[in-house]
Amino acid sequence: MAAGGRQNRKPAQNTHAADGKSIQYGPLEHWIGFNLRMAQAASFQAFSRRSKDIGLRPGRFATLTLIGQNPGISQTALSRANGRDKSTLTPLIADLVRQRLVRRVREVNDRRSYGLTLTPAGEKMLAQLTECARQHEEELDGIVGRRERAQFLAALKKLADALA
Amino acid sequence: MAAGGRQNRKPAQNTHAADGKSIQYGPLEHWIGFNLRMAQAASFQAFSRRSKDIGLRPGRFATLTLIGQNPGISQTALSRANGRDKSTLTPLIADLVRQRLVRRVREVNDRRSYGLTLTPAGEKMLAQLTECARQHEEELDGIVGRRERAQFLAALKKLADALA
DNA sequence: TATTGTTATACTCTATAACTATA
DNA sequence: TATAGTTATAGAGTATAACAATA
Repeated sequence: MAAGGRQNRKPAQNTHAADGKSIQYGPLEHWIGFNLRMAQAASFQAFSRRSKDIGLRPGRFATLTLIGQNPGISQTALSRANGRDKSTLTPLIADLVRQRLVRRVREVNDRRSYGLTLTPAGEKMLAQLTECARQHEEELDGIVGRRERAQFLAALKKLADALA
Repeated sequence: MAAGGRQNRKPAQNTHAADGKSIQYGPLEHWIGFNLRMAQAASFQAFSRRSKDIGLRPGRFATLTLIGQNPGISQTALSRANGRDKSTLTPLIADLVRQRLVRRVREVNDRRSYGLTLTPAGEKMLAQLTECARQHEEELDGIVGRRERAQFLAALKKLADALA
């Protein structure tokens, strides 16, 4: 992992202040928005810990999956699928290509664009990360409760969808 | 809002690729971790849109709330409550002080630390942001469904707690 | 020695705008 | 003119390490 970093500690909902009084969260405590942020950060950190030996940042995982699932996808289509500007993809893809995980091929029909595919090494890396994610998901399932899982997932999807 | 920015578009779960084929998300689609990220990003963006006229970045909101709820809190205690390093608080607090929203007072008992409190302008700003957040929460409640709300919130808290 | 807060530095992620090469 | 991708530039957010003042 690079020098700077990603090792956030736990977001501590109820740490005691230095003076011994417990911290008051006020309305934050009861808000979906705030707790969504806390849960997301905690999940991301847990996944980072789990995947840190693989040698690819967790942020690359979604990109690799999307290329794997959509072979030949263009950078613009990929950036749309991610909800990011296309310019943010240039260095990211360059990095994946440099690591020989992704191949870029000029489209014959439209020579402005590139088709992206995984190399065998990319497939292998994706498989490793996917296994990691599967284990991570099992952990999350255990926390949320397998019976509540479907409803929880549905709520998350409704939020992402409706707030578009 | 500053130049760089925060205006992410919607994370588009099912945008069509340029070539007309729909994007495949593969296993991402069914994973809590991924959907947590999407929902959090969407919620954050929606709150940003709602609060952008107030003149304080949404990231300052939690800080302001924590100071308001814990008058006299030290920077170190605040950074722990936030789950961030204390060094990240220095420029943030400096900014809030410069805007006359927060007051810093040397502790008499321990002259290494400062006690943080809101100024009247800070209280007013916090009240505006809180009202904004209340409306935002109503929107989220409407999406999640008022009956499912408690269970959803409980699941988020369990995640943040358990992954500490 | 230990802790509070600051400074210096660096890295990630993201954006906008202007550019090129194609279409 | 319009689109795909690149480059230049910028800003927010975060971290670590070394430091000064104080305990």
